[in-house]
Amino acid sequence: MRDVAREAGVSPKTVSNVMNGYPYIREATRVKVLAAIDALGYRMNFSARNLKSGRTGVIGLAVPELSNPYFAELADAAIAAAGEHGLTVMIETTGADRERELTALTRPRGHLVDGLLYSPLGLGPEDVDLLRTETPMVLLGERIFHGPVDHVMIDNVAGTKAVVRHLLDQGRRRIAVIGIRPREGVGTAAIRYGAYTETLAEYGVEVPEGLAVSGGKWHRSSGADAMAELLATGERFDAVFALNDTLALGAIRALAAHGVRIPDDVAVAGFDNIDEASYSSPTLTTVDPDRVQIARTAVELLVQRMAGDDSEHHEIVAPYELHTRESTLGAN
Amino acid sequence: MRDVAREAGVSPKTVSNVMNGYPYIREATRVKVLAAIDALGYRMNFSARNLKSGRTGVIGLAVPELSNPYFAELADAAIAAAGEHGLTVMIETTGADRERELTALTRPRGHLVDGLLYSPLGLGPEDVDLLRTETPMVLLGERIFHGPVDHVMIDNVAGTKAVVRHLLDQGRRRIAVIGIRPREGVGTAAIRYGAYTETLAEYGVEVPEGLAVSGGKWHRSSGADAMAELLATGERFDAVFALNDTLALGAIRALAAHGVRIPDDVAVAGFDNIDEASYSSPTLTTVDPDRVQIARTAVELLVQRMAGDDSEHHEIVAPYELHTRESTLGAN
DNA sequence: GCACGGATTTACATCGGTGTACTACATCGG
DNA sequence: CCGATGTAGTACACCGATGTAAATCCGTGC
Repeated sequence: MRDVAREAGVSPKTVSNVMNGYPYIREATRVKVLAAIDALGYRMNFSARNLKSGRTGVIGLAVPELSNPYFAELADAAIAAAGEHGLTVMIETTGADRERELTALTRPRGHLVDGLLYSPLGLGPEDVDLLRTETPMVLLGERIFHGPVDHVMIDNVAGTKAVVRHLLDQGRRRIAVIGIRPREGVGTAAIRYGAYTETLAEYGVEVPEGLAVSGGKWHRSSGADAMAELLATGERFDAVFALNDTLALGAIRALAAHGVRIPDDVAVAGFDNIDEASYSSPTLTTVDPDRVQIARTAVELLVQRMAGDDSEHHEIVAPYELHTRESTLGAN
Repeated sequence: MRDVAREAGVSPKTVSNVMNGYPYIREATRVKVLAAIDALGYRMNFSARNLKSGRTGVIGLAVPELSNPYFAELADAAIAAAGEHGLTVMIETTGADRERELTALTRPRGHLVDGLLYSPLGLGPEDVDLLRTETPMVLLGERIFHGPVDHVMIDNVAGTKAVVRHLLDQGRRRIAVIGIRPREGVGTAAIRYGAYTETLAEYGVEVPEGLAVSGGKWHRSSGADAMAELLATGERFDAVFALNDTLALGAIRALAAHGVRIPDDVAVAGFDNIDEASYSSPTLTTVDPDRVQIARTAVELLVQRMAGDDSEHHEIVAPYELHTRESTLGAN
């Protein structure tokens, strides 16, 4: 910057002012400075600016893994939303590992990020105190608990109810669930499973025994494994509600391999509406939590916090939409 | 850090030395310092360190978009590989847009990254000079050209030939291609299409007319559209080679919707071996370019360059593997 | 011709670490 | 007992930008 200043015949501070859009600069000066910047190919050193200003222009996004299309699509949306505010996103993958989630939380990249979009899977109410970080943060995903922190939530309960009602309305009564986490009382799995049982109750349908299967890491493979396991038990069922789309797609695979017809014998529904759900065979009925909206809202909240907003913490529930497709409706 | 130093009764530089693992430190001193760090909850300010040292410990990864599972899985692999070297990855999405690819290249985040893993789609030989950046860089993907830069390449030619040979060996002769970019002489599409025609020639098969369809952004939707278009022409074909997996999956969808049986009537093959290819119906025959290996190799090259290695530029071709599945083989 | 207020520009200290150079003490071989 | 060598720790300048406050311009009004 010194060099640019010399080249333009002004002080370094003036160069700084030009770069930051400070208003009181004579047009002639601005042009001189810009010319010098161009001539020397000067690029500002962000580390130096950050050191002085305390801001980096980078926000973190902590998600389990990008291999999961839901998070990949969410990341794309977050990057776009952040870009609208001139922010860059630094993605941190936690592998859904509790340790690494805590690390991401307590050591936010050594002041390298101004704020954090945080999508934890393994945290529970016992960790609520850890969320009182000094770096602004917005939680994405489920309502784990009422914390001292902003929260943009998927409407898990309403979304789940909508999809389960849809299955019931199709006449299905023995609806299997895959992807539960038996020993967890909080988290996505527990919330969606809870909403499922509630919906059955609304319809006066008993929760069928032996039709809830756990599903590991919510990958396609765990969905296929869970379904194979369920088929092996010999239990009857006429529908499957998979707690997310990748599980559902794995389950569809296993059902097809077993000669089960979808939806004639068994209807399948998922949750997330990943792009793939519109192109699988059969296409997948699922709940769309509107990633774009979630990302945009979350970034806006975060920007406010980073600007020093100190108001009461928000809990925003994003809208959802049920997409009914072949896997529950039959071919066209 | 000053505070920590005071708390521990040592100089700031000693604290710095402890944090950086400088060897000549008495155990007692180290313990004192660590205790002080812990007591004060001190976190180092990376910006300050970076300013002085010129290194950030962050490498950039520029890819078109994470919604494309290939790049999402590549990003996961890159993050893991970088982690092994104590590096963090900052992902930049370019949307396969030439302008944004150039921006990512010429303004590498204002010194915020020490190096760049760069996976361009829209660049050609005319841009070769731009690759002479001062920040170390490793190119991922195709051999666009012999540039002044390290390069980890997918073995597009051999991979394509393997999959096309496989189709030919199954007795297919009228093999359609979707995803070409008619006016591009370089880039993935051109390379794979070229290898396709070469393979046909090897088998003495003429390149069929009217069976090569362009495919927009290589999304599922463009694959479905391209296939619908092809079906509408009424041309006969007994196989489809999609230039990547998402195109193939979209095409499968369109074929199924049209009542075409796979692979009985038409065999389908793709390229990338995304996770989804093992779980689609039917499962998809495809070429696996081994993302993990590519990411690991690329990061290692980059680390060497960042360490100041000045040797001749490497061009490494990653191994590939053909996975034959139901879409070309028939149900088990 | 001069005081005055807004427009422009600048000097200087400072953000928080680290490289360099230097001091101090202990150990060791001759 | 001395200089050489190795281990521990420190002082200080400096990386490159920006906040602050002060200086310099310049057109007005009287």
